[in-house]
Amino acid sequence: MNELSKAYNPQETEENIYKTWEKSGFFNPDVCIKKGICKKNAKPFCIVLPPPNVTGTLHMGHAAMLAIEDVLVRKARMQGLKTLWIPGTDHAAIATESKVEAELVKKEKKTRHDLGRENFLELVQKFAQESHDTIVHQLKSMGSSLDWSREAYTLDEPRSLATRTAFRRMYEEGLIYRGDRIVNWDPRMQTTVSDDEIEWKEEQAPFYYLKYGPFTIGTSRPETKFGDKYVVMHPNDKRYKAYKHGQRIEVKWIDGPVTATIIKDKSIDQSFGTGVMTITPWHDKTDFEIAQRHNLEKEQIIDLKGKLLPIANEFAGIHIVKARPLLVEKLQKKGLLESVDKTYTHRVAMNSRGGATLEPQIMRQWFINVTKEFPFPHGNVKGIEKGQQVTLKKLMLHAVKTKQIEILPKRFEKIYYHWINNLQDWCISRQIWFGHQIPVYYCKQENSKLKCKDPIVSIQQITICPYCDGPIEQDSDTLDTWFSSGLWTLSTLGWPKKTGDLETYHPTSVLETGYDIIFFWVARMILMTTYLTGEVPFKTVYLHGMVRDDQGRKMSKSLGNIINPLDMAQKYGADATRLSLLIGAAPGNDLKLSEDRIRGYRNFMNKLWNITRFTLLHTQDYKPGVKELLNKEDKKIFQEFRNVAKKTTTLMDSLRLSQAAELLYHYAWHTFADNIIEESKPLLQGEDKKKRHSRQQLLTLILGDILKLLHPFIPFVTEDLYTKLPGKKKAQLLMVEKWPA
RNA sequence: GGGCAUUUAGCUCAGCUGGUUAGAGCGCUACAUUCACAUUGUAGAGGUCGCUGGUUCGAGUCCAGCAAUGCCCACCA
Repeated sequence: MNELSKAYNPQETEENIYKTWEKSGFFNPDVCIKKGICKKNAKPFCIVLPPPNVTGTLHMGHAAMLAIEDVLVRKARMQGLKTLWIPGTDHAAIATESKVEAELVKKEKKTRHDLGRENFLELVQKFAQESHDTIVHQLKSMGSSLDWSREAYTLDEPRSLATRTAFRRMYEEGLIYRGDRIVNWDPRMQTTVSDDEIEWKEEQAPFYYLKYGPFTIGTSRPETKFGDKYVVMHPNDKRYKAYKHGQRIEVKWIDGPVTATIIKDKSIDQSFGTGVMTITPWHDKTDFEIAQRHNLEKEQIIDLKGKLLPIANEFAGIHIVKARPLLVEKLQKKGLLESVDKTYTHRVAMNSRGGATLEPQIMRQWFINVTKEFPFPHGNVKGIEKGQQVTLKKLMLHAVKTKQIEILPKRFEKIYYHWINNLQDWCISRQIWFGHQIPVYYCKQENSKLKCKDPIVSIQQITICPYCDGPIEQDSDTLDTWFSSGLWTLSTLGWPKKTGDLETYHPTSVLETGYDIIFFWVARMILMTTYLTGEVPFKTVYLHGMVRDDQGRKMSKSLGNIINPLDMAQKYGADATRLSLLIGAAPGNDLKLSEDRIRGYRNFMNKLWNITRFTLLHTQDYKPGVKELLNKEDKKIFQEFRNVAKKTTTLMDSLRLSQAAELLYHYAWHTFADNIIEESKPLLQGEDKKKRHSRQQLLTLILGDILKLLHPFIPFVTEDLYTKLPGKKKAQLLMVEKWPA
């Protein structure tokens, strides 16, 4: 027998075990088929890894995700399914670019514009590569059984092809359009930011009541009011019954008299302030919508750097923050300031990446239209016929309502519906450099008779105009990172090419990710995939919670409460770290993690180690392979264990991984070790040979199966111990042993 | 302003479709230790299952209301 040291030492073995797994090739289902691990026509099981951003390193949330997915994948593999788990990383456009630029500013006092597009991108790519290498190392350290031969990156060529193809299809269907719309503009990073990337910050700001002709209007942003010439109130407001919609009145305003037009609109809250407001359509979303409804003029007041334009006269060129008090002073002098409410609080929109205050601007951007009707091009969807009029919104709702996709926990389905019902067109263009450049070209010739007066969308890179051979210019914007990650299940399997992988593994089995990106990512994947293929991207969505510190706070650098998964794996082993993230974690619920917990599970690894050690010590004269040595009493004990094994499988099948792990933990320690082994001691040392052999077989059988059942949760220690059991050959890897229940 | 979730032992949480004396892990207390394991074992203390009312033969479990906490959504100028 192999000599086992007294205590389990994960540092000595984990790295080598991972290498052995990798070398075996069994992470790749094709190899499994070739070597007879699973049948060629076995049922497929596929998960695509939510690609970590190449912005740095993995955190505990990633580790939780990896643990859960690896459990599902390893169990499926042992059950003989054709099992595939695809690794990959995400270029994370804005996040990565802003991180690199921030470093550039800090180190060299230069912005990306100082370097130029090409040089800057080179820098970003270098950073992304380094970050990628770190991440791959970390993924392996956690024991993730990913098929590295299929690794993908959202910005590599196959994924770029998918991105451009998707863009062109949607453009041709009229689902992607370019329009002048109000967007969230980040004056610092000089780019648009999607609604979902906004972080709202509560702020106390003076609220000014200004005299506007016969009305009093309230505003917290007087500096935007220079051009205001529409005054809006609710059509039912009795106080302003005397004024008619469209009526013009002369009012004294900031720089002299203006002609104001009365507008009646139902979006006005009669109980807020005075129930009257003037509007600034260029710099406010609500105002923009009112202006759209009534076809009003819009005028830009603030430039893209946050400075006032010439309309502000003596304030032109001054930044809005500085201009505000100066303007208030002027208003006061002119007698237009009635009062100030200093207790007023409102919410300010900030960019969640970078933290600058966002200023709405009207800009030409690319959008995906989610409410436009189009004939559905696929015939393979339950409940929607080919050619039937649908919208992207409808498709997204349909997939979940018809239970083609099941979301766990269920309460997120409601949240998902609510989000979709309020969904507006998705702005997909970004004015940054790192990302998929929009595959649209503009012909510089001014031949308006040819087709090239319109934007040219091309999947292939083109250098001259295909219609007139004239010079062209590619749209300088890049796509929102979620556009390409929305294609992830498809693009990782080879779409738009008709690959065998796509045929076999799509739709994927489970999508496992954090509930915080259900809108960013899960919804977008459903949108993209159902539109492009008529298939759902996955059948089950498993949403895990956030990993927090032991007080329930978010882990963050500034709080200094970060527990790093790699440190923990180094200190207590990857297995212990994994188990600490699996037990006590229900889908959708946050998990409080402390080092103590991990230490506790490390003790369990040691227990298993010593259970095996004991069994080996007492089975030296036992010859495995002889059937039916079990006596009546031992058969009963074995039967009880079989029930535990079955229950474990049932729990895992219904994705109650925490309960399954807990059950095994409890059985191994408090039933097998505390009772069965303790009771075995006299039998193993006793004179009765038959009883001894029966016990030896019982212990070997149960321990072998415990290791199998625990393997998905704690793959390293179980793999290590399994080959040491009586009758096991070294080459026989536990990771592809048959699931025992 | 809407919505969702949580509230069970000192701490972290199980308890699925209502059914015998409410469970686990950690922590705590006492004892044990040439035994596979001190990263251990044995024994033990500790809970009016947030509050109020209801349905039921029976409720931690279902219903209503309330409270606290957390989260999400929303264009209060």
